[in-house]
Amino acid sequence: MTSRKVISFENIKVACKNCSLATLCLPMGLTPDDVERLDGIIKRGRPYHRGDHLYRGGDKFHSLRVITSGSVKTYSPNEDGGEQVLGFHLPGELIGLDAIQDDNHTCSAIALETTAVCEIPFSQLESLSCIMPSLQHQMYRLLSREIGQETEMLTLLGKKSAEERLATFLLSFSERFKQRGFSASDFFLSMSRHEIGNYLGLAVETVSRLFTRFQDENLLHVERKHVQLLNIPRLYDIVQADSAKSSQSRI
Amino acid sequence: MTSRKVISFENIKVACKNCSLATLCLPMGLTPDDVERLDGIIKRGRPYHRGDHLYRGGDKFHSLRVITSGSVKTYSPNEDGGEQVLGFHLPGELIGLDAIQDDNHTCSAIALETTAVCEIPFSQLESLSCIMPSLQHQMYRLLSREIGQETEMLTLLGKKSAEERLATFLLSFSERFKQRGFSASDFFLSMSRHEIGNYLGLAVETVSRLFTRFQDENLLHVERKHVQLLNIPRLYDIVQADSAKSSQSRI
DNA sequence: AGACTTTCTTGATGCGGATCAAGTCATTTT
DNA sequence: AAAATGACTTGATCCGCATCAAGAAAGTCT
Repeated sequence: MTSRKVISFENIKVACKNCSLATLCLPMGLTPDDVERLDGIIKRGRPYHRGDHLYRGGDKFHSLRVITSGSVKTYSPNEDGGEQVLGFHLPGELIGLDAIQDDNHTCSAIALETTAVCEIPFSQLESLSCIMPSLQHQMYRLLSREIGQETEMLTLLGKKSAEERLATFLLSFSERFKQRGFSASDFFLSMSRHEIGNYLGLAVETVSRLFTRFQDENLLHVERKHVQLLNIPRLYDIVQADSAKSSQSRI
Repeated sequence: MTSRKVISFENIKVACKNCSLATLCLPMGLTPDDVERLDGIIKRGRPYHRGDHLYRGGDKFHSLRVITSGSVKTYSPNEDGGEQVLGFHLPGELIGLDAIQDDNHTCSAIALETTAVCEIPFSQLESLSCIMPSLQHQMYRLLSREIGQETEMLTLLGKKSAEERLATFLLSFSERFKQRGFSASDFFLSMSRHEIGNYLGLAVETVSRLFTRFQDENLLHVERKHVQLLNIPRLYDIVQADSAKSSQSRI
């Protein structure tokens, strides 16, 4: 808020150029000078606690946000109080892209645990991207990547079996944790079974049964939120094999 | 291809400023001068015939395309020859946004009937958007809108019944035809039942049965590709009512 | 026109996963 | 520590839609 530059531990810590997430978020591919300018418009706020909303559907849109620690669930509330979980977001991931459209958030975002974010005021980002072609390019790529990811989700929800859905889900987390320097085979899921089910288009009970089944088959060990993948190749097989089976879609 | 400017009926006909689709595609919100410049980079090719590919997954990406007449199906081919239909696109709609990501098309696009398109070389569009903030803004909005639309599809595939899916599908076409100045209640669908089913995550037989059922209930009259909606409000009820029922997703 | 192919429809059957119901375990409250 | 609450699991049952099968209608080829 204040424009005076105060040297503090926090300011140093959160500068984009020192951020370990830079390769995942916007600064990717920018020159040091560019990063400096981008850094100038980014705001760091107080952390959110479990259950706090980062924004809600209908809120005025002003900033994109990059998760820097913790995790976030985005969901689209429908009329009746129900919801569709749209995604689970880890550090380095950008959320709010869907709100550019008409300056209002169309979905909601809620912290699944203690979570810190960088806020990027969109109008400033837009101005900056006008004078920084590489930033503009990066923005286009990010928006396009988001579209590609949702496309994969469409295939998952349209064609895949419950087993495949959960395997895909687990491998997605495995890969993303690995990218971030954590174990690909031993991690904690911050969301509930219910939220997983909602995301994957399955009932809670089905998710629970699948975890049990996967454990019985020695594919993983699970105890509440703690998951250890014991046979990652086999999980990839499940994702592949069943999608080969579902040739129902040949036209 | 040739750089000589030849005055021809075609050239006149297809200028952006005279295009009836301008309010649906990129020129929306641009000044006449801006439209002129945009017009300068747009290419119009020979029309595609039914079954022709506009591009295939894996093709090098160079241009976004706006449908100007006809209709196009986009789909994501999966390993085994099956496919997930991603969308059906009408005049004024922009396709190829998913390919910006890594300079390659991730999905394929095929003409469902005789179809004309404008090609917009992306690198030129990008340069232009650097010097035309309103174009840049429009691009961000379009990309964001695409994300929002896919989000709605996720809810459809994740939570809705077969009946709701088909009603949603029909109303989507009804609205889009209306926007384009055609009848909202009497139109031809250019895709097969199989393609509709694939898109909606349903078997062909289910789609066929639902058409029959809707007809029996006097919601519509259907004869092969020709659809007449007889009770649009009731179709909206179906979309709403069932989504109120499915409160399974409350967390 | 006749043969063939493809698309669509309709009926019969079966299965995957939802729903219902109850119990277990963990966490929070008092 | 006991009670209450919420998250997860497990079992029983049910239903929506996929699948299988066959026929009808439309489009294509010769």
